Order: sequence, then structure tokens, then C-alpha cells
Amino acid sequence: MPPYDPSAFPPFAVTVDLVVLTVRRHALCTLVVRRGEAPYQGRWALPGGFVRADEDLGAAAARELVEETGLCAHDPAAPPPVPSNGAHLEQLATYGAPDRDPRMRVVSVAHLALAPDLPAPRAGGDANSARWAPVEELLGEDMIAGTVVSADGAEAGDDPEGTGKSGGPEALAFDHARILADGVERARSKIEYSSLATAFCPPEFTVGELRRVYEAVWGVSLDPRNFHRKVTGTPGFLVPAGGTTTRQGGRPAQLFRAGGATLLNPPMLRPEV
Amino acid sequence: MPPYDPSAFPPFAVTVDLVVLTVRRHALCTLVVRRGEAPYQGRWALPGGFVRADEDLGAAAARELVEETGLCAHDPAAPPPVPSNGAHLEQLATYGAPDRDPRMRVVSVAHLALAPDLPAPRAGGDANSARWAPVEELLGEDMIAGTVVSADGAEAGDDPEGTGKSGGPEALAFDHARILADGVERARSKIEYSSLATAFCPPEFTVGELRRVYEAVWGVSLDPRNFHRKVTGTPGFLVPAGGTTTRQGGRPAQLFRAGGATLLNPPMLRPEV
DNA sequence: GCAAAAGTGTTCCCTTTACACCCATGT
DNA sequence: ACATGGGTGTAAAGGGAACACTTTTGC
Repeated sequence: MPPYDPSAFPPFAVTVDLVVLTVRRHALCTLVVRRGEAPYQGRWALPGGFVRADEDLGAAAARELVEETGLCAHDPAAPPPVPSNGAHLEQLATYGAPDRDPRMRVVSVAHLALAPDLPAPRAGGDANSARWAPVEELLGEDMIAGTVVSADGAEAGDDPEGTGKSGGPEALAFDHARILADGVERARSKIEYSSLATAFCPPEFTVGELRRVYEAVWGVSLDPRNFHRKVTGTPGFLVPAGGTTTRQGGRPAQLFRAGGATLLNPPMLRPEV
Repeated sequence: MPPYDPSAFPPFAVTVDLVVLTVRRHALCTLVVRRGEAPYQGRWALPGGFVRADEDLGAAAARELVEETGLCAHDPAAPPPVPSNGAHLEQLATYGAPDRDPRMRVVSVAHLALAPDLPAPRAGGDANSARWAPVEELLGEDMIAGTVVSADGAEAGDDPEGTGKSGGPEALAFDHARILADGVERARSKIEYSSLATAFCPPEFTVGELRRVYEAVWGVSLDPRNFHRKVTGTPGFLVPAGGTTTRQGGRPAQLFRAGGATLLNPPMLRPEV
């Protein structure tokens, strides 16, 4: 890179933050890590890190995703966000209020990742410094503005399952509650008109499992019969995989794979209330 | 801002770029400015500039918008993007490929602005260094990748109206063709389910004028009868303004103002093809 | 009168919705 | 046998597409 007068523009730190969503036990959950350093020490935060000097933004997000979860996402530069063996990853929005980090001027390019249910988070080897937290627990109305509900950095306790509520609600660090809210809203609206909900499922899944994804993300219940007709009736949305079955209770269900169609038209209608 | 070790992270320049869209003469147009400096000198580019040291991203975009067009937009931090006396402004996406600017590492937070038809662009006093260009002219398939169609920086000639095609197609500087394409796509999809199309209209407008906005942005023609029923039948979408009329051809039409409803449900359906 | 744009009414068709009903497994 | 979830059939209600028709201006 040729030399350039650095006094011509103010220098910024650029980071990527990740909203990693998954569905665990019928609840929409997000990955949060415990902060070990100065500002907001001990508080939960979204995973993220600095963009390297010669790294693209999407590449930085994909690298952070691997570091935090081991998930391998497609390069988001490729236009159709088809899930591979890993997760869906897309850019969400950029947050750059001058006072969002007290240490320095940081602009954070937030990304949204959607992943199937994973065994347990591993954050740089430190097991209990990362967990899947139900978003409902993190976004309880008054927490979005950044207000601290439990004023101190109260411990959430040890939770081997990774989804427990032992710690009670606690505001996320920085403006991460706002970022999380924006990511959840993006996911909620995008599954209406796209095949994105399949990114929450394993490679092969049943119609019922896909329906439970919609129900968890939207927080509603859907008619199983009409849902089945809708998703199987849209050409290219689902393709039968081997035709075999699996079980989760009653009659064995047909297994499907996500089809080539990425757009769902007409869209899935989200019920009111 | 407290001191911090600047060697802990690579420094970036952060800019805002603007996709300013309007509808002129039944065509969707965008504001482009002539580059006077080193890389891509003489080529057209999207307006933009550096974010200042203590400036929010949205504030920087609003400032650039005023500098380039005189338009006064609402602070995009306010959640509902209601158009005021000025334009609609929202964040679009962030572009940060390591080689997108040969001089240095630049991350650009692109914003999308929607404005009613304006008399003529004024770019920092230099009149013929800015123009409204039809997007169709700038996004002719092969131009999105950044390829130069007319290899040199051919002059577009003097064009007092600001919309002329005298220069013929020429690729935009940097990755601005990609940014413009993303902004156009955002506008095209967002007018489906929101009242955003009214941002292209003056404060008071007729149903026919609003329909011609949809037709220009989508590049289709819509049934005037069904369109009228659709927009007037959605409660809160349009409110009668004074009830007076205006003319553009036949029978006088009722004047409307944008109503409080920002979401259009069920959405306006975009015809195929 | 004629052209042009603004509105209104009506019919057809497709989708959603709600729900009755049957199918295939585990206990 | 019974509970549980998977899947099909069907009729009523709602909304969009297409188009006939009336209204009100300018020329």
C-alpha cells in the first residue's frame, strides 16, 4: 500500500461483532462471551474482534466465527447466502457512535450468523466464559437502551448446559443490546420471504423441525398442517433427502434438504400478536 | 478520549458514501460527482467524505447530504424514518475490501437517501461537476464488476438539465457501481412493504404521481385502478391534504400527504419480469 | 366532441385459514 | 389401546388481477 498522509483523516479502529443465533430447546439463543478486560469487565458481550490490516470485512467475521464456534461459513461475498456445511453469515449493520467505546474511536461492522444447534460453545479454550443465552433473557424491554439492570457485574454462575438462567437478566456490554435487537429483527423478518430458516437446521431435517424453528424465532405457534402444505408446495424450497425417516414422537417423518430456491414466494405469513 | 496504545490495532480511514436517489422524467436517477483527484480522476463517483473525529456515522451522512444537495434529512438515529421537509436517510451497508482504495485502507459506510425531484445539483459551488444520472445508464450489466467500458475518462459534456446522456455509459469509480446497485435494490424492495415511496414525492402529491414513482423505481407499469384502491384503502397510509386538486392531464386529482403508517400490509406486489 | 387522467364496481381466481380426518410409530 | 406427531382433504373468507364503466378537466 503506497504511503499517504495519515494526518489527512482521523484514524479509527474497525472491529467486527457477531450476532450468532441458534435455536435451542424451542428458544432463540445467541452466543455471548464474558468480558475479561477493562470496560464492562465481567459483563456479557457479543463475540468480535479487530479487523486485520489486509483482511476483508466478511473474512474477518468468518474468522471470528470459526474462532468462537468452530463453524465454517460460506464467504459472504458470494451473493446467494447458501448454507454449506456450516452457517449462514451476512453483514448486519455498522455502529460507530463516538462514545460507544470509552477507550477509543471504534467502528464496528456487525454481522449476523445463523447456525444449527451446537453441542456447547468454546471460546478460545475457556469453556465457561461463553454461553448460549436466550435472546428473550437479554432483550427485556428496558435493556436495549444500555441501562444496567443489575448494577454490578453479577456472576451468572456455572452452567454446563450453556443455556441456563441462573444469572438472571443482565445488560450486555457497549451497545451490544441494540446490535442484538437489530440482528434478531433481521432474522425474524428474513425468514418470512427466504429459505433462511433452514440455516437453523442440520443438513437433513423434517418439516416439523423446520416449523419449530419458525415458532421459536417468531415466538408463535403455527398450524402444522398448513405449514406442511406451504413448505412442501413451494417448488424448489425443500427437496426430499433419501426419503428415509426419523423420529421425535409419533409417525416417522420424511427427511428434507434445503432446495436451491432462496426466495419464498409468496412469503410465509407471520401471525399477528 | 483517554489515551490508548495505537499499535494494538491497525488504523483505518472511515468514510460515508451516499446513494441519493430521485425520480426525474419517469426515470430513477442518482447523484454522481466528478472526481478531481488522483485515483479515478475525471470519473463519476458517489458523493461522500471522511467521518470526522467526533461525529456519528449518521450525522456524517446527513452533513454530506446537505453539502451536496442542500437537502435536510432527519437524524437517522430516530427509529421511524419519517421524511421531514427533507429526504429519507438510512444506513445501507459497509464496504471495506482491502484494495478498494489504492491509497490506503478505507472502510466506507454507505447510506441511502431518497429525495423528491430537485431543480439541479450543486456540488460545493461547482455546478457541472455533479449531475443526476439515470441508474439504468450506470448499471448496464457489465459495469457492476468495476470494469471500465469507455477506457478513458471521457467527458460527459455540458448538460444544464443535469440528466443528459451526452457522456454515454462510463463505469463509476472505486466499487461505487456495486454500492449503487445495492442501494437501488434496497429501494426497490423497501417500497414494497413500506411507505418509503412517498419520500420521492413532494409534501403533497396525487395518487397518480405516487404510482409513477413505483413505475419508475421498478421499471414496470401498474394498473392505475387497482393501485388507487390499494393505496387509498390501506388505513393511515395516505391522508387527504386540503382535498384540493391539481392537474397533469385529465380530471383533477385529490391531493394527499403521507400518513403516519410506515408499513404497508399487505405489501404492494411487484409484477414479475 | 374527443383525448386523457381520475375514480368506482364487479368478476374470477388463487391463497390463506380452520378444521375434520387418516396414517404410522412408541409405550 | 392410546398418545403423539406426520400428512391429506375440504370448505369458507380474503385479497389481487383484469377490465367495464363513469367522472371531470383541457383542447
